[in-house]
Amino acid sequence: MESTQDIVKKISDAGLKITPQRVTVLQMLCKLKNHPTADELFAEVSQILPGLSPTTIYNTLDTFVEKGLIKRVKTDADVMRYDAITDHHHHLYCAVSDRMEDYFDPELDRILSDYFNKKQISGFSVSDIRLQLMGDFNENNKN
Amino acid sequence: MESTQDIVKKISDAGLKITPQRVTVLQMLCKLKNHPTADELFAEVSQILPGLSPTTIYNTLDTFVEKGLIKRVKTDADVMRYDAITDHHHHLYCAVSDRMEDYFDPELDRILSDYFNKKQISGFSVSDIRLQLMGDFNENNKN
DNA sequence: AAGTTAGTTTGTAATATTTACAATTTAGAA
DNA sequence: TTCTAAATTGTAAATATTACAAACTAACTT
Repeated sequence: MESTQDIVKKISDAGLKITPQRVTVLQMLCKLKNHPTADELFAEVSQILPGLSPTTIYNTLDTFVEKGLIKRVKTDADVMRYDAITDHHHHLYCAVSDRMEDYFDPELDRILSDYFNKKQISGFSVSDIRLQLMGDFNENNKN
Repeated sequence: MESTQDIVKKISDAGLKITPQRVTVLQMLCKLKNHPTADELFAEVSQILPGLSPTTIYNTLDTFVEKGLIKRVKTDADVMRYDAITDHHHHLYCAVSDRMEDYFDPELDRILSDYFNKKQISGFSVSDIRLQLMGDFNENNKN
């Protein structure tokens, strides 16, 4: 769990001013594990900060992405989603339920980076490897 | 290169009626290597079929995806893209130029499927493995 | 502590993308 | 050729996102 102080430090370290909007958005993004959309974040953060403008959500998310505090994620299904976890990880995704979860696998990461260190792709230099594992969540794993 | 007859057969085999719109859309999608958006396809196909409705593009693409003739692709940047290549492949993607290319690597596919055959993810059953290789296209590889 | 200013938020409006739906047309079977 | 289900069209609406100017505020300076 990230304390408010950690959140504040992150934003500050990125060279951004500390505002209630930014702190709350980042905190919410860390708390919600379901890769929320801008709209979902707007709904959640609005409860804490009434009068929040949707534009602020978009601005804030864009700024955070730019500074590397969060990541954009897209599925094949719908709108943009956001992810506060910037540690290297992959995604499990079920197209039927449109549900997405994080997947960490250092062993796999090692295999992949070894592989692409050996194998050069002509005309392209790889900086990041992202997997999307398509499939089904078994019914007994609803968060 | 896919002949018109191949295209027609594909559509027909999917249990769909043959229409100029469908044939032209699928043909264009096979021809364009840049994972076009619905909008780009509308522009291209309109030149061949004036009077085409944007709605038809969306309908047609949805139907094709449903029947497995094409795939949806999303990058972290913008709108939905479409891909006529349904053979198993991955994507090279540069966020700066928003350029995307296909990447085929059977050796890698073997490694990955071996890996996930051994390693079970609890609560999730994998049906497809998609990689997005982020990075930069070297300047001398513009199609 | 108050003043200053660049950076941030807000609200409105515009744009872009996608979907809904009813009317018209057409492919392909009978 | 006729018929019917399926496909296409066009309009309009819903949704997602961006532009932009005005108002506000964090945090630096004095």
